[in-house]
Amino acid sequence: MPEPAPAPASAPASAPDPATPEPAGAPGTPGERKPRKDAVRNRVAALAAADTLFAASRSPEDVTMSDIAAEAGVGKGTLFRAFGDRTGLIRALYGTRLAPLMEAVEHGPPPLGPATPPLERVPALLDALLCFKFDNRHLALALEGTGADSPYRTEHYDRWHAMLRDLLLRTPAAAGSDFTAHALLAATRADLVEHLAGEKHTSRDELRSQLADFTGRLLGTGSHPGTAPRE
Amino acid sequence: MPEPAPAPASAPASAPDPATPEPAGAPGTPGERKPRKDAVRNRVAALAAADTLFAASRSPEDVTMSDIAAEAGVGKGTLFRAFGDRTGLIRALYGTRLAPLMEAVEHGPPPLGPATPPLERVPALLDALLCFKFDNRHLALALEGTGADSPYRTEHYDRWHAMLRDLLLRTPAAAGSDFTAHALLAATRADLVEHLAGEKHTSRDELRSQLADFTGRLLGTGSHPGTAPRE
DNA sequence: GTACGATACGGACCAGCGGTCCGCTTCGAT
DNA sequence: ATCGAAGCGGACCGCTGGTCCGTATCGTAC
Repeated sequence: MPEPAPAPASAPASAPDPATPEPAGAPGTPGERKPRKDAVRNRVAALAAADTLFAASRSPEDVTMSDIAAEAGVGKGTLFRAFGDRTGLIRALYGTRLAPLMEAVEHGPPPLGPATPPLERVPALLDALLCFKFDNRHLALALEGTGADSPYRTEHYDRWHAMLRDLLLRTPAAAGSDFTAHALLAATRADLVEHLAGEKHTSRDELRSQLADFTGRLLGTGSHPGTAPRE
Repeated sequence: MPEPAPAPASAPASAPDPATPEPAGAPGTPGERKPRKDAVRNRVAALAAADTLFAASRSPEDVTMSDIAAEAGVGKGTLFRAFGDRTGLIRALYGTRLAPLMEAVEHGPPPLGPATPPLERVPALLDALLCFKFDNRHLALALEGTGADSPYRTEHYDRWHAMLRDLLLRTPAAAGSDFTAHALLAATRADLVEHLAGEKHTSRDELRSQLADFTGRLLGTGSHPGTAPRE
């Protein structure tokens, strides 16, 4: 079993990478003006501050925009200019953190990359996603708590869903792939992870093994009597 | 297949039943004082008003406490006196609506009642729950959107989870029942239902059949080749 | 029917949130 | 060195959930 994430747990990281300044377009698009240096610096500072505060807070809801602005050493207006609104900031932050995983999934080597056969890739993807959600609970929680049906309004969700659905279609149990994909993703919802990890003190590896067992049973894999991980 | 709910869809109901006045205790508890008549009346009015407004609103978030108070014809203070806070009101409302189903599940006849064998009861419970969430999306959405990991802080969730877990334990695929129960419940999350029903225009029966298929596959039931519902 | 304590009412009120605005500063191309 | 434009930041706004307390209503004892 691979180790998709060594468990950074909560590392705010001094500088969350230069972060593509959102409206950048492909290099060569002439209509795009490159953002000013201080704008980029502030943007990065804001993301780092937000990450820190979310990680430190008990609930994402009690991190206010003013808090973030203060922590980042910028004005509140700057935050809203850079990200539009609170949701925009959280999305940007989440996206930044998720980027490496997305890269590994879309262009990397097996078992996450596209070259992996479906029956192997589906569990790998879910495991990786679970690890990410576990290690970045504070962010995922913040993101999923932004609006009404917030999780499903994310661009990322559609990507994951489409990928899973397509993979499932190339699988013995292809019927109902669309819903199945949704259901599998629902099993990695941030608040569920938080509930199990935080409230009921389930360890990271227990969680992974349980999810693996679950997907295995769905796919027809994994139910090897004898190898079955104990409850 | 049973019809656990004929699809009231959104019926505010002129009077959502006398609603047990919360602090009632068993009749005979002497320390409990019975609430005043007007208090009960207002409580009912508030629940009805809230139901109406949530049903009418596009998102639960834009129904304010003042709105509810106005609709119910009472003062805002009364609302908070009766329910503590916004979450309390929503929980009370949700509980009221859910009560009949809970009754049918805990003391009713098969296929929902306790006399049903596990392999048959699990799908029945999930189907009933899905129907409830579908028909009361506005409420479920409001409830699940109240706090950080709100769905898991409900007393009802624990009941459902415990029931499902115990049933699964008496099933061939007993391993990991705890997580499996969580995962199955996650597949009926209100915002997922709303996403599929509202955004992607999935019909009630499609949803039911998809969920049934999903649980069937998990339980080893239902995968009868030939009977498999098409995608 | 009346009197009276307890209970509930209700809307003015408050603190704190996300979000806006605009005079002033800073950047960077010329 | 100059100057237009881009960015800054914190005072400010509307609105929300939640509190408070003088007043009206209930239910009981007589």
